[in-house]
Amino acid sequence: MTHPHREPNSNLLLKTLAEFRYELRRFMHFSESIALDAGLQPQQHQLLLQIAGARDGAPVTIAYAAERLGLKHNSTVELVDRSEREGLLTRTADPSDKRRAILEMSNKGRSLLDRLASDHADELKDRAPRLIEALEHVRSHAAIDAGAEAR
Amino acid sequence: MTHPHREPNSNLLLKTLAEFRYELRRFMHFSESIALDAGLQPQQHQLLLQIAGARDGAPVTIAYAAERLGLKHNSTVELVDRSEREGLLTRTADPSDKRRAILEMSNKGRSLLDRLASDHADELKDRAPRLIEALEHVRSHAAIDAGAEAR
DNA sequence: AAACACATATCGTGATACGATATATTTATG
DNA sequence: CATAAATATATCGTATCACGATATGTGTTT
Repeated sequence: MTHPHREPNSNLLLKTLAEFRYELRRFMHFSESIALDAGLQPQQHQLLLQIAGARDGAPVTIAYAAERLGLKHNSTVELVDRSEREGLLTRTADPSDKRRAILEMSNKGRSLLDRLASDHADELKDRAPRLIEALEHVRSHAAIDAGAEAR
Repeated sequence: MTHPHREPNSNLLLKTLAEFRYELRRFMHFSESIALDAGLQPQQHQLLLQIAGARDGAPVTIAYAAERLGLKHNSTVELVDRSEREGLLTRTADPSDKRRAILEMSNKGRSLLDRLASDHADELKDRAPRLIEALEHVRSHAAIDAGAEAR
């Protein structure tokens, strides 16, 4: 019942998923490479991006950054430690709640990030179509598959 | 020239990039979580997916897997070591070129992967729209920004 | 047959994310 | 208002994993 002959449907889904992940990896690899070339660890780049991309006026705390990066609090503390040590950002205790640490980008961080953002924009102009196409494929096969397998 | 007042355009790009990466992280986190729940390291899952998703008949070698996963050869060898040890796949020397190792999924690997693929399909039915939207946003801002900054 | 190229394998190292735990501050409760 | 509970960040030891450098085995070229 699960294996009619050679499960061509399931294979199609696996192929589209594999292709999607491959495209994702390629994008990630590009992103990590240019971050490293700019002198940033990829995670530092992501941290700066989430600081810069926060809603206007919203204070960026360790907990906020952790949630946006999908990290545990302590891992984020360590990432912030390294980034602060390298002058990419500042950490100041929130006056209204001294438990909190507010993270703000330094000029150095800002200028590194700006350049990376611009490069990402260029690259995504090329890459987005393939990513979107891969996603659409997965989506359509997902629908077929979910219907067929009854979950 | 680079900082008119508070560079609202650049901020918009940074926000869309941040949002895109956040959506990506969420998807990755989902994927990694269910892989671990199924008893697979996330990278083992990716390896199995690339084996299963290869063009029909195309032999999957270490080098092929490395390219698809964005890893160095030696890292891939280690990943394959672990996966083979756990019975997820088999490695056999290619008879026609004994330098090559051909990777094939075991039944155990196949059934774990099938289940994960189905779960990914379900999840992506929900998540793809937001990912695509984030990508489209980046793309449109990318165009604006690339035009404005002259690169 | 020797030299070279190619594919995989081995080994030592370093970076980083984590769990468990500790400290500081704020909020809730009697 | 004092003490307990909750919240936010920080510290420390550990494990994993990807890597560079190097080695081995196989194929190709001359």
